Amino acid sequence: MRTSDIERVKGLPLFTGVAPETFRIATAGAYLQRVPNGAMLLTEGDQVDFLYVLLDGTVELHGTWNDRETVLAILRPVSTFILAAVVLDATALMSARTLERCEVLMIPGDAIRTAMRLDTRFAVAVSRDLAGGYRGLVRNTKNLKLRNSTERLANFLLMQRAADNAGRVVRLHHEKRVLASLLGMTPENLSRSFAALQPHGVTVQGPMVTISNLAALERLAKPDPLIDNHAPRGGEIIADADAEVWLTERTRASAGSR
Amino acid sequence: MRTSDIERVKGLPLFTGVAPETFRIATAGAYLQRVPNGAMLLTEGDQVDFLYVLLDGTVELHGTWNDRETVLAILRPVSTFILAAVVLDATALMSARTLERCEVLMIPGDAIRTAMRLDTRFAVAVSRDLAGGYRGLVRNTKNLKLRNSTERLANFLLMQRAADNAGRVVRLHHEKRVLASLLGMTPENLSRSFAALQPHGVTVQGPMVTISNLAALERLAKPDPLIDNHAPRGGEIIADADAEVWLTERTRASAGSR
DNA sequence: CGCGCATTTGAGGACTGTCAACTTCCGTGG
DNA sequence: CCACGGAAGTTGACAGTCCTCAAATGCGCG
Repeated sequence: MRTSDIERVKGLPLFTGVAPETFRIATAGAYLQRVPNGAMLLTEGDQVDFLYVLLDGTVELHGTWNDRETVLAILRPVSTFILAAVVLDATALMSARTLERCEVLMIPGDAIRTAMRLDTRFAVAVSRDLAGGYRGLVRNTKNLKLRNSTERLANFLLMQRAADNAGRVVRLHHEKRVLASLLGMTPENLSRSFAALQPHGVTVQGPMVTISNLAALERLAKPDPLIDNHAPRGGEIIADADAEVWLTERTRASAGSR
Repeated sequence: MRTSDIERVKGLPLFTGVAPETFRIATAGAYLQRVPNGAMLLTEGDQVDFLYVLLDGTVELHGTWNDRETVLAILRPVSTFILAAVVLDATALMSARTLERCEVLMIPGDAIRTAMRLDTRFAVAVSRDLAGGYRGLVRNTKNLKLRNSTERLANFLLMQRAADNAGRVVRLHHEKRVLASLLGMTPENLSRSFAALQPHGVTVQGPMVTISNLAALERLAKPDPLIDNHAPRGGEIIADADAEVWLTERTRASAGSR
């Protein structure tokens, strides 16, 4: 494990302010794993033996029932997952699958639970992390129950915009089918929702979404601080410049082909 | 505050195994409040200054957006709520409203946060409580996204049955309109869902629901340990006898009036 | 260049919400 | 004790939302 990776893990909310000794205990038995695209890191129902830390790549958390499947979260570095199951030493309620090649740090659950007992500050940090996760799920539930699918998409775009770069262009980091499931709809309806947003200043070209009329989109989306978390995110920022280049090349190409 | 109330609070998962001194610190500034029916204990967006412990009555947690409202949870004694906001010293994401006359213990948030810093075991207990709440919300999200409304109702009845008494009769502790919102549907559709369950051995008479064919209902509901928490609950158990009396009196009365 | 997969588009149907009328229940006041 | 009024619950008709299936299109990779 590289020193830079250690620093990134140490920078997680989960470890801020904890004693160096605690950090050493927690990460002593940890090991870094490279995982190919499409791999199942964890299946719902499995006993959870590790806390996972995503250092590179994308991971989706999903749940299944009766031959149906739904995406519950899409994770980008640096983030931890399955902390609740680790704290309770329980079985997983969600499955975890890589959406691309990933680097994942696996910390033994025992080490986490021991560190909690030894270091109050770590236990408090775990509480804060779980409290944040809890509140994220409350927001998500309100989003699902109070808004229709187009409203959810509109707010997703606004949130992504704020998290990424606050520019005119939002890049989707994953397939649209995955996004559709995350937002609680089918891929077909995601397509139609994008079309429905067009009169509100949204245009889609592949994985790039352009918001040409922010005010109009916000008028439809009605973002709410009690549902949508517009806080700028810790993770890396997708360069706006790249997006613009991608788009202009596209436009030129399609213009030429007409 | 009665001694019996103190014992009930001490019996909460949140306080099991913590030092008596910690419990004393946490509950020192607490005060018991009687609240009339329909009172708002907390409005979303408010700063949360207290951890609430419901000792008697029923409380609903709900969220609003754009003139719509949805019930997120229905609480019965003994349970705590708004712990996540207390831990983070944040504003409430949910409003709390009494559904009947209630007794609520209010513990200052400062006391909780201080107790966490002083007693690792308490911090761990808070983590476990939050982890349990988090997992409850994950279950709820899967329920919402993977099942249609009739399936949700069927599983709700099975869960209520297991939690209450595992008898043939389930008593609804609240108005059907509240249950409808909790399950993510309109009162009208809840009515229709109950009607749809009739061929599967479910009959409704006022607040009493009779499950005459458990196997048939389970065949439709397909309960899943990774979604539905069928663990027998800590709270008081509604006597089956009462339910039966209620039903037979009803039946006799309506038979006589014909 | 062509194949395979993701995405889009269209048509039809299932599920859910809205509105209105009606019934039942329950507490109030005569 | 009974009549009344209001609210909750139910039912029906209709509309909107969302899903399913099928086919077409577009795009990336070999």
